[in-house]
This record gives sequence, structure tokens and C-alpha cells, in this order.
Amino acid sequence: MQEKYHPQEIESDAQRHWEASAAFSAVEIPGKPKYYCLSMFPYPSGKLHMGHVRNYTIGDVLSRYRRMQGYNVLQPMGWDAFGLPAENAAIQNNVPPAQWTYDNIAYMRKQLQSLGLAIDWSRELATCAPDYYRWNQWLFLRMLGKGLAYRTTGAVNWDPVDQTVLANEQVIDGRGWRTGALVEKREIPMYYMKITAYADELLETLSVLPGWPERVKTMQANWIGKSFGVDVIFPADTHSGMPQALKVFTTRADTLLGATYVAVAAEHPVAQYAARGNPKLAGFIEACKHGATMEAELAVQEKKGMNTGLFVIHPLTEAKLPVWIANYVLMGYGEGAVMAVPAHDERDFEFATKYSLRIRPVIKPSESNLTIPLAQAYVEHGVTFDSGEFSGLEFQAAVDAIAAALEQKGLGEKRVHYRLRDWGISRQRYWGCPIPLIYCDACGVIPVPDDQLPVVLPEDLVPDGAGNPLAKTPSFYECACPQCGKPARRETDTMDTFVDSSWYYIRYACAGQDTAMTDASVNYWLPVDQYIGGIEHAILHLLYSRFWSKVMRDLGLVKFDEPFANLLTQGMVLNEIMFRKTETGRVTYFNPADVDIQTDEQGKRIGALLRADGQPVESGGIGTMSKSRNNGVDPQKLVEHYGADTARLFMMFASPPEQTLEWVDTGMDGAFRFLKRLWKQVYEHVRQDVPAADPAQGKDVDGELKALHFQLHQTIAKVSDDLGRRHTFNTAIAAVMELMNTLGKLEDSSPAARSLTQESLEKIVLLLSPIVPHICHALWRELKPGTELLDQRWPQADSTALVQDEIELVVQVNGKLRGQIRIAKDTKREVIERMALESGQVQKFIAGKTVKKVVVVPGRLVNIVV
RNA sequence: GCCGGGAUGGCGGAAUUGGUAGACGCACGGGACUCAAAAUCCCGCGACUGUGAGGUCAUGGGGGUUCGAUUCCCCCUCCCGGCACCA
Repeated sequence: MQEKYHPQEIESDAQRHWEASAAFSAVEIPGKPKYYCLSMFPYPSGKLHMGHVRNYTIGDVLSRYRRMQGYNVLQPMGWDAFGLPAENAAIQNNVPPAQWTYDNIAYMRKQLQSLGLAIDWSRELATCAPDYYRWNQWLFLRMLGKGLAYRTTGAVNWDPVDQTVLANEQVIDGRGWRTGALVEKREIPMYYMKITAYADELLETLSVLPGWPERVKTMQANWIGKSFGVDVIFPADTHSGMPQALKVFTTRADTLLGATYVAVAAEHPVAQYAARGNPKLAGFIEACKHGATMEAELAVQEKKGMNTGLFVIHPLTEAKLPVWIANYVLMGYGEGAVMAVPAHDERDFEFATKYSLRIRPVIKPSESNLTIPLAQAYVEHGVTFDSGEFSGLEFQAAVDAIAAALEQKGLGEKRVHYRLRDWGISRQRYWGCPIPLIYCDACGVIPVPDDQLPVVLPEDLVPDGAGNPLAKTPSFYECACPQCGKPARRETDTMDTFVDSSWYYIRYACAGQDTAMTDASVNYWLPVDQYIGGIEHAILHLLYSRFWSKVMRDLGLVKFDEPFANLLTQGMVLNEIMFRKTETGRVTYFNPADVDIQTDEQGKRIGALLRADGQPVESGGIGTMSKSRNNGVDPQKLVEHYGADTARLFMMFASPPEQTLEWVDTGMDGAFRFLKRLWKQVYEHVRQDVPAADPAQGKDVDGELKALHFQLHQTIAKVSDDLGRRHTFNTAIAAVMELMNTLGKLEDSSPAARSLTQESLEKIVLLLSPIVPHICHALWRELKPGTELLDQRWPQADSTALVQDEIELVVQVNGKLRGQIRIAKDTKREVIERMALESGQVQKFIAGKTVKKVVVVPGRLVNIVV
């Protein structure tokens, strides 16, 4: 055995050994319990970042731990290979996105392999491969056939200079990121998937996911947002010229009598109608086009509106209510119209105050009165008043009565509403999965026949930033109508990349199956037993995946209801964001590693300069490591310098996995030091001939060895629990470090001590092996020559070793620590109380006071209340 | 703005079910070894106070429940994630 720890040597040796023995290739073994451990696949952005290392190390630790427990483990890997960054890189470097993507995959695969992950690489997939996205297209057509996919219009960000659709990310302060031009909202035809048809099931089955974090389930439930309300029809006041009735949805029908106006979206037909021959209104509608599309911006933007001069009739009071156009009402969210109750809705109150509209209170707290006029909206539930026959009712009674009255008049009814909206999947982009449809002048929209799938995306185009290159490539879009054979035009929109990632975990199970989307092996491996990925995916990706797999289930392609039995949402690895902004609003990001921080004498930060040009850069706070913000940390240097094991160990030790981690690499040395110490301990031990095992094995010996033996088994129990149940890898590592510290201090050289040392080192190597597999692989061969670590079972804690006959109790006076007592395990309560009162400093603190109460918590403490 | 999280020494974090706050590690300080440095090993390390044993304070801020609160409840501040075309 070498004296020194050489990570590079032992890591490449271990990796070669695993590869040569195909150690991680997964095969279905009927009857053996399976464990499908899946980490979210990476976007091939160029290099790994620390978030990847965290994600994949967690997955690897769990995979290796389960394997040692006898599970048949599948841990696959692939690439979420379509997407926007490839197009941006293409524009920048004049290279086709395909080439950039494949180069990145090749590089990142090497990086992943250097981490020593127990992955079955034979199942690797990339979503940009035709044999993968073919099935996106195939399933989309099935959904179209079942009415689960449909075509309608949707709003997009339009850059008038580049004549192109922008992603939300490409809109900065309302301007296009490349052109700086003011972005407009445009309505264009798009395809949608009817996720709302599954809203109820998606909500209900959250309750059968005990292995999901509460916070994720809460977020999904809120996102789906099931609410019970009433559809209300406001008939047109035809005298005012109002062309149609308006339908609105409200969850606060109890406030209906307080409605003083109705607001419609700028895109609403009534708004369009009112604007005819009214330049001021037309101008306002035009201005609304430059408003926000994103909900976050919408919620904070200044509320603006304009009176149309049209009126509707209040369905119950028959009062005339003015119809306004408001920038906070969006077409495509519900009916594109809302009733406004300024007295009981904050947004309406703000709007009514601004435009001097009527505020009519109709709800008051049950026990008191409102101060009128209101200083702010009263939004709580209360009791109706000033509402004619509906006065004096509590919330639900008022809603019921008003809904019944509306229903009788044919002007409304109760309805369940979901906040969830259908999933728009059309993207006016090149680097994505083509939507398999053909437009024929004679036959209309025609699906590409199954035997002509996949519609292959040409891989040699280079986008120039101005529109989708597919729409400029006749060889792609020119085709024959499958129905009549006449010349027709192929759809040039591609699918949202969330489609690709909604079922990749299913495809891993049947990788290489080229005649069907799934096969029998899917039912062996699925559902995923443990899914691991960033908390940022808590809603969209996970919800789309749940939806997509339910559609597949209903098509008979899979048998499970929920794709991910257990979910571990890792916290994000954050890093500082550094950037510069030009006058046009164009932003360039710089990697924090290329920036020097300027400090004053007290070490306080005064600025930051880019090392390359010495010019200042701005700090955008800290945020998730991402390609777009260029704040990723490449783990490559760490792996090269310390080895993969140190990088893995440090990552796992730095914090518990669910917690956000602000990246700092101080501490890396500590992890490396620990591995060197472990190596040295084993080296010092095996250097001497190991004597025959002493049957005593530390059990009947006293003092130091007994304590070590106890700690060893306590550590086995703790590490097993931390890895398997709690997923707190940091505390598992800390426990092993403590054990190592004790072992290092052992000064006994008896045969019993040697055999206990051997046992301890073996167990330590086994316990650490999921986290630092390479060094453990090498050390195991030294400790147990002729055997392989991968064939070993997870150690069991010896319960007899954990029995203690004496325990220590803490003694408190008024909740403050004042002493300790050692007692036999089954000491009676009265004896404990007496001992506590006599112990340590206790007398001093109870002298002259009356003992009111003595609280004894068995096995823990005694609290004396005076 | 809305939804979900978070805040504990100089730093990362621990305290698992309401029961000894600061495990483990980093950084730092002191010492040993060395011609010297690195590496390694040993000791110390929340703040204030005391010669000392010890005492007091302290888990973002304010209030509450409890014999006892980092943990539960209410209010507030700041930070992070998501908000439907970044992935």
C-alpha cells in the first residue's frame, strides 16, 4: 500500500475497474426489489456547475447506499438538449446549435464520468436525437386526436426590430435584449395541451405522495388553485351601444351588490369595438400592448384604465355600470373581464380611487361597523349589509343566496375554477422538436402520418437572431399534403422544451426501443423511486411531468399514476451575479471568478473590477448558478486539484441537501485533510500484520475499547438513518469524523484493540463508500485483500452493543442548566428527583426558595421549578 | 404583488418528537516538529463579566404559549426560489 493518498491515481483506477466490470449496468431481475434513482438531467450548457455536482452526488450516494442494501439499482443519465442557449451560442459563434450542443455533451459527459457516478451509461439519451423526439411528436398527435391538444391564440413578446418572438428572459425592462426595442404583446396562433382537464386529478393525487416535500405539494396545490365561485353575466345596456353581455367569474359573489364598474382587457372584443372611431381609446389599447406579459410584472405595474362610455346592467339591481378597459385585466386569463368591487378588493380600490369611481361598501365585520368612507378596502369575509334582500348574511350564505338568485334569472351559476391554465407548447424557435403538422390549402391542418415520423429537424442551420430559420428554409417547410398530395407547408414552430423533459425518465427504462414509445421494461423500473433535483422545478417541470405521464397512462402506455414516488428537492447553489449594462439596456454578465473585489482598509467592499480590462462591473446580488447569468463555478479545477472524492465529500458536508447553499470553497481543504487522515489511518493499520481476530472483539473489555465499540455501532445506526431516511449527508459525515477522531486517539496496542481497529476501519470505509467511492474502493482492497467493495453489504448496527446501563441526566433549575447526574437506566422517579435536588450547583439555586414542581423527562433531564 | 422557503459564532453548519444552543468542519490564535517553510500533530476559540469556581446575555426584530422555545402561534424586516417562452 502506498503511504500517501494520490487521488488522481486511485480514482482513475477505480473508474477503470467499474467500467471494465460494467458494474453499474442495470438489468431487470424479476423478484429483486428495484430502486430507480433519478437525478434531473442537465442542460448541456458547456460545463458542469456546482449545482450539478450537488445534484448528481446526492443521487449517487443514494444509489450506492441502496445497492449495498441489496436493491437492483438503476441510475441513468441524459441530456435536456434542446433550448434557447444553443441558439444564442449559435448567433454568437456562427456555429449550428447542434454542433455546439454535441460538443458540450461530449465535454460534460467526461466531467460527469470523472466524478465517478454509478451511472448506467448504456441508457444515455439526448432529447435532440430524432429517435427520442419522434415520440414527442407521436404522443402530441395522439393528444390532438383525443382533444387534449388544440389550437388557439396566445400572447407572445414581439421584437419589432428583429421581427422575432422573444422569451421572457430576453425582455429586459420592456425592451428586447439584443435590439433594445420596445417589446409589444402579440396574439398568435399556438398549440395548447389541455392540462386543465387533469387539474382535479393533479390536485387530488398530491395527497398520495407522502414521499414529496410538503412545500412542493403546497406550491403545486396553490398553482392549480382550485376555487369555488360564481359566473356572473352582466347584460349589455344596449342604449349605451354596448354590443354584448359580459361574463365574469368571481369568488366573492357576496360582494356583488358592491360592484360599481366592470373592467375588460385591452384585447377584449368590447374594447376593440369601443375603440372604433375613438382615437383616444385606440391609443390606450395600443399603449397596453407595451405592458407586461409576465405575471410578476403585471402585479406591480401601475394600474391604468380608460372609460369606454359603454354600460352593462347589474344582474340583480339593474343599475347601469360603466365598462372600463384596464391594463391589469388579461385576455386569456378567464373571461378577459372582471367585475370590480372597490370597497372589498385592494386592486379595485386603488383603481377606483385613482379614477374617482364609486366605492360602495356592502360587507362589514360581523361585530362592528365599517368606518365610511373607507380608508382602504375591507377584504376580509364578513356580513353583508346595504344589499337589499341579501343583507345580514355570512359569507357562504350570501354567496349561496346570490348565486341562486342569479341562476333563477339565467344570469349566472356556481362554478369551480382553476388558476391553472392550459399549457402553450408552441415556440417560434429553431432548436426544438418540430410540431408534426402540415397546412394544406385544400385540406386544412393535417397531422403528419405516423409512418412519416419523426419530422426531422435539420441540424445544419445557423440562426441569426431575426426569426426562426426553419421558416426561411424551404427544404424543411415545403412538403406534400399527406391527404391530397398537393404542395403544402409544414409547421415551423417547435415544442416547448418542457415537453422533452416531461417523459425522459420513462424512456430511460426502454432505451433503444425503436418501434414504440415504451415497452414492458417500463413497468419494471417505473415509477421512479427517488427523484432528485432543484427546488426551482417544484412547479412547472414536475407538474408537466405528472400531467404527461397521466396522459400516457390513459393511452395505455404506462401503468403508474404518479411518476415520482419520492422527491428530494435540493436547494440551489447560489453565486454572485456580475454584469454591465449599456444605455440601450443590453446586459453582459461576467463570471465572478474573473472579477476582483475592491475593498477598503477595513476589508469592506467598495467595488468590483473585471480582471480582463480593469473596468468596474456591477453586482446583481446573489442568485442561482446559470448559463444565462454566467455565474457558474466549474468544478473541473477542484476535481483536478483535490480529486472527485474531495469535491463530493465537501459538497455533501457543506450543508443538508434541501438547503440553499451560497457558494464558497473555503472548507475544501478540510475535506481533503479528512481523506488524507483516513488514508493514513488505514496505512498505519495494514502496515503491521493483522493478528487473528480476538474473539473478545471489544465486547467484554472495558474503558476505551468498550466506548469505541459503542460509538462504532452508534455511528453505523446514525449514518444509516441519515443516509436512508433523513438525507442529511452532512451529519452522517460529521458522525464518521467523530468516530475517526476517537479511533485516532486510541492508544491501546493489544490484540483486542487491533481487531476493533480493523472492524472500525472496515465499517468506516463501508459507511463512507457511497459518498467517497474511489478512496473506499482502494482502501477496502487493503483492508480485505481479495474482495471487492462493490460486493459488500451495508453494515448493520449491533443492537446489543448499543445497550447502556448508565445514563446521564441534565439537571435544570427554572430551565437553566445547573448540573448533571449519572443514574442507572431504570432508576425510579423519586430517586432521580432526590439525586437531582442534591446534585451540583442545584442547592445553591434553590436555597431559600420553594420548589414548586419537578419535571422529569425520562432519559433526558430533570427541571426543578422554584 | 402573489405563492413557497430561509435567517443560529468571523464562516459553512449541528441540535431528528418542545428538553444541555454552537456537534463536525473552515478560518484564526498559541504551541510541538523543522535550519526554515509546507505538511502533520497538540491546545484554544460566541459575547460580556469574574483572580477563580462561576455568572449574565445570546439562535434576524417585537410579542405570546410553556416548567422549558432555534423548534409552536401572531406581527415585522431582510434574503432566496417560482410566477406559465431560462432550464
